[in-house]
Amino acid sequence: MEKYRQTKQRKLIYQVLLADKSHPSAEEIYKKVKKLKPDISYATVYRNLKTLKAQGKIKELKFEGEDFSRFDANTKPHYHFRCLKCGRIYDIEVPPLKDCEKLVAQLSGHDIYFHEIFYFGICKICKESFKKQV
Amino acid sequence: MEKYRQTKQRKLIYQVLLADKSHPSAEEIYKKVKKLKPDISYATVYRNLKTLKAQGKIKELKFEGEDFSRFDANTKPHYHFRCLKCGRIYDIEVPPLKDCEKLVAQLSGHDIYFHEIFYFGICKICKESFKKQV
DNA sequence: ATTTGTGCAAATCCTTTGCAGATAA
DNA sequence: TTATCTGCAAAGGATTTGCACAAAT
Repeated sequence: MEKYRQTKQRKLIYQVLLADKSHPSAEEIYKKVKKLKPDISYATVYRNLKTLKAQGKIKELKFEGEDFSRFDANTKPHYHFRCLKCGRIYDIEVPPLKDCEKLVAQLSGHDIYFHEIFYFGICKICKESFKKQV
Repeated sequence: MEKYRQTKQRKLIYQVLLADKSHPSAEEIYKKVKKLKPDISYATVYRNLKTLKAQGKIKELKFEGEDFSRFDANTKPHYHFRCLKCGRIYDIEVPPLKDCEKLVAQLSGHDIYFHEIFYFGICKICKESFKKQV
């Protein structure tokens, strides 16, 4: 009857993801968890990422040009920024644009439930490292 | 010296994509082109989609929950809507929110070059078919 | 003539699945 | 006790690549 169990593997995967704000891939998560529990398998990581997602505890992100998913344990509504140079993904915490949903609903005729925004550009760190090198 | 050639296959793929506003996958494009040129291969479709993208003639889109890419020959800046019921992708033509880039740049410290928005909800068609069925 | 593109089949990458044993509740 | 979860290895689906030949410039 109880749908989800608290296994060591699931807890570890979730904790790793809570601590890692870099939007890691399944492979990166696997490698981190493997240091803490060396007998864990990829299958378990993938299955638990699905389970955690079904529980609403994490989100899955796909970026164009990458053929894998990234995961995010930040459940507060937020946007994302991706650096075109280094590929890092950053959370963007700005007040969500709820009004633009109304406009889009009116213009398109669809019912809008939520939206996502991805910003692209050059990140802080890459700007800094460019300055230093000049 | 001349980088890109005008092959029959490339032209067909591009024309199919120009005519199909549904954001088709590589497979869907392959099937449509195959009707016009039955000896085309998947490899050619994938290679040309990459080439057309490199030329800036088409865009690639990834949606969470789908393990394949979709393609779009609409080069005007626009957003996207995805129906949570039927999965259809619609173009959303609204004035781009350039001001929000400035705000995000200020708050985050990154340089913003462009952004994308994905809206999610229930589309016109699904709303209609729900009404009819009641 | 020479470079770029093609079809085919095999390979690759990420992710999922079947199964038998292990573990949480 | 029994439903859920695990590790392993094999399978799966989307995309890429090596190769020899074909086509574009």
